[in-house]
Amino acid sequence: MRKRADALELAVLGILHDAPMHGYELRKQVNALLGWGRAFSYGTLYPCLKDLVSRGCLAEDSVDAAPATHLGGRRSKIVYKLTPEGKERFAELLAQAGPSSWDDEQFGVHFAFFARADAATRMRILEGRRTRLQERVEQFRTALQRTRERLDAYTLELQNHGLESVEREVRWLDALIETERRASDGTKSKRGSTPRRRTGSPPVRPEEWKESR
Amino acid sequence: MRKRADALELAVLGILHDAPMHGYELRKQVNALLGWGRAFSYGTLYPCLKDLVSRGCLAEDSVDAAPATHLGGRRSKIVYKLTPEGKERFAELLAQAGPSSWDDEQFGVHFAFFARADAATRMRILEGRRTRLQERVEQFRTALQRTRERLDAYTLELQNHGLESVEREVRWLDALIETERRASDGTKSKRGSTPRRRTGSPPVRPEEWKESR
DNA sequence: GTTAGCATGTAAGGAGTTACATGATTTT
DNA sequence: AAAATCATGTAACTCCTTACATGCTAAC
Repeated sequence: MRKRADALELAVLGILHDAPMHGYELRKQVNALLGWGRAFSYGTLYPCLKDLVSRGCLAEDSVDAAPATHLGGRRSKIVYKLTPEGKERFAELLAQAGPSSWDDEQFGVHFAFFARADAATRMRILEGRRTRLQERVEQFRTALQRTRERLDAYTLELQNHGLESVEREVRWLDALIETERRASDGTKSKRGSTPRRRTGSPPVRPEEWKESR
Repeated sequence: MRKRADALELAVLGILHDAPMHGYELRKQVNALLGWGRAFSYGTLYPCLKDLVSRGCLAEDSVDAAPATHLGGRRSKIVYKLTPEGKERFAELLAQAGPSSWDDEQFGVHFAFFARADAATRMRILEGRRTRLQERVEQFRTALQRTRERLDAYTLELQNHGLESVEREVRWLDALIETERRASDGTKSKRGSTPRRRTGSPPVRPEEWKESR
């Protein structure tokens, strides 16, 4: 329940962790973060914001440029900032590694804020996600095994492509898990545990893994 | 509008093209076909079936094992089969290559029934999809360009992975488009232009289709 | 004989988008 | 001064899932 809503809440809390912001800007940030997935509309975001305020997770800072123009609505920006309760809620949502966090969207948001989670949580989420995807691989495989003969070239191609995509995802997770493991080996009492950067990668790739947490 | 509903309709019509079937079985087939995406529930499927019947696209064949047990409901299997109108509707839905068919789900269903579409339609859908994905690549790139410095290692990794996934998808489409082009070159006046059936495929992947652009 | 899976349906409710209403500020 | 974009909000509506209601049939 509330899968998508939880994802939004976590995203909002996480983005506000860095800097106070108003709704309009927040929406863009959230949708950039979740870019690959679906975008949230104002009809979802604003009520969510109000709700978080009512629960004490956010505080509103009314920045009204013009100090109340005669009658009624003096609308202006409302800047939201995180309260201590909000930080707690964020940590709580981030650390929960239940079945729901293996889903595509939930995993995405969790991963985006990994730098603020502890090593144990990161590992739990990564491994849960891996298991989930492996199940998907298995399903694909058995489905293909059974129907291979009856499928035309296009359908077969589609299924194969789907299978390969998921397999690739699993390998990506394996690499991440490996990196995490290595990092935590390296830290006897040190805390950071920043994953080591992978080698060769031509495009966009950044030069160094910037410090996490 | 009706994105998901159209996808379901097309899938139902397409599957029923092969063989008559009842709802329960149909649902499994549809969800296997759309496997990678989300599953449809009965609450969606049965009303959709009724609707298709009311529009004359499907005909019901009541196969009642026991011929009416005393009072009220003699429930049994209802086998749905395609009517000529249904076939028309299917062809219509399949051939429409509007912006909606570039979406993930719509594209998936269209592609699954490519064998029954003509070469021109296939090309239109493939190219539209490619364009759509290329846009997504561009968005990812500019977003990364602007925010690269401010992102922590995990967020960066996520964005990069997302970008790479979409790029891979584009390359896949390029390969398909190339194959289509080659196939239609080969057919002077021949009609079908069905891509050559792939031969023995040990690890499921065919050798001939590898070529990329 | 009881559990599990087959099979069809519907009512209630949730989640989220669209479209609208409103107005400020910036750009052209 | 018009157009675009920033900015906040809400009501209506759509779509879909969940959960339930009902009963058959196969397996254990």
